[in-house]
Amino acid sequence: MKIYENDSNLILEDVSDFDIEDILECGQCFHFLKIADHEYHICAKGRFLHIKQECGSVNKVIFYNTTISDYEEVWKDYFDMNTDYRHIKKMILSIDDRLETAIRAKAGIRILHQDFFETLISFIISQNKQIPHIKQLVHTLSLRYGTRVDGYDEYLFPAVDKLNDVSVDELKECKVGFRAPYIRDAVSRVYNGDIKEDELKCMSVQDAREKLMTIHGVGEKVSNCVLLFGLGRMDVFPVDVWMKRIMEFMYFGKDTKKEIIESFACEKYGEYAGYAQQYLFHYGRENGIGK
DNA sequence: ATCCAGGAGGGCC
DNA sequence: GGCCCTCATGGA
Repeated sequence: MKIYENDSNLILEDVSDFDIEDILECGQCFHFLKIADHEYHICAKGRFLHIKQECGSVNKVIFYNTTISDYEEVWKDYFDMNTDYRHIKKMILSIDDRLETAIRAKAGIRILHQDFFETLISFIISQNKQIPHIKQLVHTLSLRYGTRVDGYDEYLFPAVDKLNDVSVDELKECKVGFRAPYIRDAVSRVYNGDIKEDELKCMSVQDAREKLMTIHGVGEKVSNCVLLFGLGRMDVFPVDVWMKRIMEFMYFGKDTKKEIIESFACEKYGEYAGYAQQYLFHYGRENGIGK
């Protein structure tokens, strides 16, 4: 991979296992806007990024108004560029080569290392909602309580202390519905230090999950998404309605409890469970498996 | 119109 | 522990 600055932009060339559309549209994040094919505005980690990919003979990714040090400090980790996805794919296929179709179809997926707090709130919102609605609500919260991006009509996700000033009634005005008290509890617990990102990162996965589930409105599935997308725990396997259908189709052939599916997948895929889950989720959803 | 969505809480047994 | 109902909102 080549990396260089050009006219205040940052360019990556010969990027392997990277497709900005696969990465953003696979359901792991909700705070982005599609400008054109393979061109997006992303709000993440308290920053804004205008990014474009040109999939010609050279796989070229343009980070607009970005320096190498911005990349090293923020985006390199965000896009999980320290992980060798060729190796990840090889290991998953050695466990079950039936994932080859899914991996080939979505070869450019990467698991984003997202901001913990935004991930927590976003996946509390996600319950019993479709992805476009989740994006809409994250946008509403950001528009009302977040910081405007200089020069763009985009708003960063609000910081903890900002959301801590927002009441349940005000949250309901944002149309989050019955999730308003859930969000309120999550914000309070993070704000008062009862829920600490650093502490969760030092805990075992089981302990961290139990701690997260003490938040009102955070159950098995939401906590697993927070662990995977917001805390970098790749050995978890969130099971939602889609993954349930996909896994039943692939492995069980009958109605099976989510807990059974989750423990089965974690044992089968081990440290690669989170990656396997994302390939399967994106591929299965686009192909309507089980519907 | 009726059903369902990247679920979880609460009541009941 | 398991089962069933409910929760607010919007799109198909």
